[in-house]
Amino acid sequence: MTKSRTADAVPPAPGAVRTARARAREQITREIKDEARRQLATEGAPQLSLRAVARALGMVSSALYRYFPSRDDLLTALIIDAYDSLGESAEAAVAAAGAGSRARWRACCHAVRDWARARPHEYALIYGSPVPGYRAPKETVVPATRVAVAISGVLAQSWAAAPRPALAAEPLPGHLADQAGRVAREIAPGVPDPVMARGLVAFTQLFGMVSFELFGQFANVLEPADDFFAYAVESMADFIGL
Amino acid sequence: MTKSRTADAVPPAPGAVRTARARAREQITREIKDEARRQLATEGAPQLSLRAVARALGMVSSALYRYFPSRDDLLTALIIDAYDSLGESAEAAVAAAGAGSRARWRACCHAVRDWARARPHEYALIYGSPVPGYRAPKETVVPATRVAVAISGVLAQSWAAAPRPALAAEPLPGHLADQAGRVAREIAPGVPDPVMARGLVAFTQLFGMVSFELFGQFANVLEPADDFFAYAVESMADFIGL
DNA sequence: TGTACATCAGTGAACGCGCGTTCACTGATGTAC
DNA sequence: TGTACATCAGTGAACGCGCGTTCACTGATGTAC
Repeated sequence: MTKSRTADAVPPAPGAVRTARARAREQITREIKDEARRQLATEGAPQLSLRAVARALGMVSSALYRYFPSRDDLLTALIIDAYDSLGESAEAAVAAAGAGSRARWRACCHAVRDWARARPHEYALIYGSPVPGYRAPKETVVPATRVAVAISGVLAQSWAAAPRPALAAEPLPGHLADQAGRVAREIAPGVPDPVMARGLVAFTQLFGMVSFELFGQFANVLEPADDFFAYAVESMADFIGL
Repeated sequence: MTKSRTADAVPPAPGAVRTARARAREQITREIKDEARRQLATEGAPQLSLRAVARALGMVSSALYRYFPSRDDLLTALIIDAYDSLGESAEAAVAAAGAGSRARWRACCHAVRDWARARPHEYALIYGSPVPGYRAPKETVVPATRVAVAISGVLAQSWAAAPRPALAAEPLPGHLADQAGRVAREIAPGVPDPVMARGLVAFTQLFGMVSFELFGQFANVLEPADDFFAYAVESMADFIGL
C-alpha cells in the first residue's frame, strides 16, 4: 500500500515487526475507507458524512479523527486510492495485451471503461464535477496521471516501431504545438507534436465516452454502449496512427 | 418563457391582460431561479439550499413553497433552463454561421464551449455527475436533446449536399448500426448509419473536451485550451466528413 | 523478566450550526354579482 | 360602481433531523530501563 501522509503517519516500526497496534490501525483505516466508498455509492461525494461512516462502523464520530484529521483528508485518501486503482488497471491491461500497439490501446481503453462501470461513484469522484469547497492537494497529482502515462507509453512504443512521416508533418494551431511538445517530452519521448496532439484528442474521447455512459447521457440511445465504445476505440486507434 | 409546470401553474389570465399578481409571480419566480443559479456557483447543486436562497431574497424560507413545491422542483427548473439556454446558443450559432456545413459545425462547437465557460456551474448541473438522490423527470428530456438535434441537422444538411459513398459503406459492429439508425431516423433523416455513428463519436468528443476543461483535468497541460479545442473541432469535422 | 511511564484508540458530551417541510395565520389582490 | 367572497403571497414558529469538530477523559498497548 502507498503510504498516505494523512492516514498512515505511523512511526516506522523498528525492524520488520509490526506491532498489534500498527496492524489494527492499518485495518481500521482500510475499513473506514471501504465504508466511505460504500456511502459514496448512495450519497455521493458532496454528502459523504463522517458521522454516518462512524455510525456504520459502530464507532463514535470523534474516533475517526484518530485516522483522518478532517473530512477533506478522508476525501483526499479516497481520491488517491481511486486514481491508483484505475491507473493500476490500465497499466495491467497494457502489460497483459501482448506486443501490438493497437491491442494495447484497445486493452487500456476497455480497462478504463470496465473499471469505471464497476465503481461508478469512484469514477465520479475523480472525473465528475468537482466537489464544491474541496481543493485537491498536491498528493493527488501523480496518481492522476497514471492512465495518461500508460497511453503515452503505447503511443511512444508505436511511434518507435513504425513512424508515420505524414502524421508528423501536420501543422498545429497556436500554442498547441508547445503544449503537446511539453507533454511528449515528459511522458512520450520521441513522439512528434502532431501525433501527441492526436493522442490528447483520443484521451479526451475515451473519458468523454465513459462519462457520458456513466452519467446517463446515452440513456435510451446508445445503451448498451459496448459496441459504440468498441467502435470509437478503433476509430481513435486509426486516428492516432496505431 | 417556457411554461414550466412546476413553477408557473397560474390560471390563464382572461384576455391578454396580465394581472399585477401574475406579473409579480413571474418576476419573483425568475428572481428565485437567478439567486439559486448564483448559489450553484459557490455551493454546487448538491448543497443548493432553499433556505439560503430565501435568505438572500429577504424572504422567509416557507414562502418559496408558493413557487416551487420542493427543492427538487427548483432543481428541475434550473436544469430545464440550462438545457434550453445551451440549446438556444447552439441553434443560434448554427443559424448565424452561413451555409457551409463545416462552418456550422465549428460554430456550434464553439458556442457550446463558450456557453459552458460562461456558466460552469450550470454546465456541471447538466453534464456533471448526477446529483445524488435526484431523478430527472420527463420534462427534461426534450430540452436535453437540443444540441444533439442541432448537430444532427448540420450532418443531414452536409450529407444531402455532398454524400460520401465511401463513408456510408463502412461496417459497424453489433448493435451500433441499429442504434445509429434509430437516431438518424429521428433527427438526421437521410444520414447513413455509419456517418451517424461518426457523428455520435464527434458529439461525445465535444462534450468530453468541455468537461475536461471545466472540471480541471487539463490543468497545467492544455491551458489555455483554445487551440486544442479548435484543433479537435477541425479533426472531428474531417472525421464526420464535413 | 518486571516495572514505570508514555503513547495511543476510543468515549461521550457538547458547541454551534444548518437543513427541508408543515401549518395556522394575516393581509392584500382579484372576481362575480 | 360597490360590495362580498375567494384566492393567494408571505409570515413566523415549530418539527425532527443532520452535520463537522473539539475536548477532557479512560483504559489498553507499547517501550525503555
